Amino acid sequence: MYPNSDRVPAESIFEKIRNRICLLDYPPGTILRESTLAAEFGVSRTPIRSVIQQLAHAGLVESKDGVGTLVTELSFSEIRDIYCMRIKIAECIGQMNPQKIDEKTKITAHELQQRASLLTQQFNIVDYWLVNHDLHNLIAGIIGNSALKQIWDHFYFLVARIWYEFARTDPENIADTLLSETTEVARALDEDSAIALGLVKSNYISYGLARLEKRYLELNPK
Amino acid sequence: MYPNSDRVPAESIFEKIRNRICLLDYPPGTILRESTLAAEFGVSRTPIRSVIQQLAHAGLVESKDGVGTLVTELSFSEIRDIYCMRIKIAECIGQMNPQKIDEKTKITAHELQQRASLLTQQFNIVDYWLVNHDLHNLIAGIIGNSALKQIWDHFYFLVARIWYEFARTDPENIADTLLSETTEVARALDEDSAIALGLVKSNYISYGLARLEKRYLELNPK
DNA sequence: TTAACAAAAGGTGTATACACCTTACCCAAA
DNA sequence: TTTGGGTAAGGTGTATACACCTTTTGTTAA
Repeated sequence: MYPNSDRVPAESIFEKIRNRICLLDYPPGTILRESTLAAEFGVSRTPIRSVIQQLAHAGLVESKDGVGTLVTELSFSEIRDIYCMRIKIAECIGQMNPQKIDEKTKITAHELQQRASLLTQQFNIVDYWLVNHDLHNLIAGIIGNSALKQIWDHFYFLVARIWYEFARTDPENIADTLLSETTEVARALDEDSAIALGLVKSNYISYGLARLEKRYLELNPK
Repeated sequence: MYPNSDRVPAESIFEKIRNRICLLDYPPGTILRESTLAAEFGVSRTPIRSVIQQLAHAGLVESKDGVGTLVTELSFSEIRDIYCMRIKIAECIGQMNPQKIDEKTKITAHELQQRASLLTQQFNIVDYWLVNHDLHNLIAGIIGNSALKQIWDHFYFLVARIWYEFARTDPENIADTLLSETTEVARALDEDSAIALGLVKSNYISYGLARLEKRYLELNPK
């Protein structure tokens, strides 16, 4: 905030903690302590509280007076709700005044495809996260509707950590799916079709939901 | 937050200030001062800053260091983006696992219809707001998908103030439209059709967008 | 007369002390 | 032994003093 000082910007702290939650360094149920975080980042509790409020608004944590700040645990019901919305929202990407698809975007998409290909040969959870994240940003860059972009980001970060949990149990399957997805995304972009891009995304989100439902039923047999 | 004390709850302050923004007591461009608000509500700047952060997340204000907190001014482009999304989102209401429509809801809908009818005879801007607000809450209560409900609320409060501006220039037209809308909402509910409800809302949001576009072109002739 | 710079006023951002709440532990009584 | 209450420890919520930034205004030099 003050570029002439040595302070760690609040925004940077926000992203770091958000990444930790998404990467399950702070798994659901973890209690975050303002004083601890303040000490770690070399600031007072005040900016940390500000960051925690942002995280709370993003639905990633929940503060309880006298207790602490808990990393939220999404119920399957909530996850399904979010996924249903994401499926719908993804369809909107191509319909809502998308940005022009430039050459640089296409090149990036093919790079992502290659990176995904490497992951199928040797899986690495951090790289998996990075590819997923870059893919998200790539698509977010195509979105022309500012309101759509906002909720696209919002829901992405809200459920991003679920993949992580999944990646640990079934890495090969996850890597293969990511390769397919990046391949189809690259194809849609090569065809200059934002409509196709949205449908591809919608499609793969629904695959994700199906997989989550399957696993949920396995873990919670009636 | 502390029920045993006399403090004004932060949530209450948030809603009060949000209402002032929606009701144009704080028109776009207004500069809010933390100290002033703190004095008014009898609290320190700290909880006020918390409320302002919430408002900033809601897209209603924007803080600038060394200057103040400005009430945001939505560009027509942003408004159009939000309306396009709301049209799509409204369609989802009936599709996404809606709540069962109970008798109480139907009764409330008919009460809203009557209140809207009174407004066509004698327009009153505050009552207009209240009917609109209650209508919004009524519909939000039908929504079964938690994620959908969140963004439904979010976008509603983000653009609610636009109606206010409109109501001042063309009250009769606005009141007639509200009566039509409440009538059709009541009908959809009587038929126990959440699908119809969503389509009615979607329809009236698109009317709203058309009206906004018309006025924008009048004010900004090319 | 005008332009540029400096200083002061008043804002938000941050650090810190304190108030209140929750939890856990300990001790006493049944 | 068990159960109840009281107390202490440690958390978040709040109040307040201070640091830094922006804006405005006044003064000085060209």
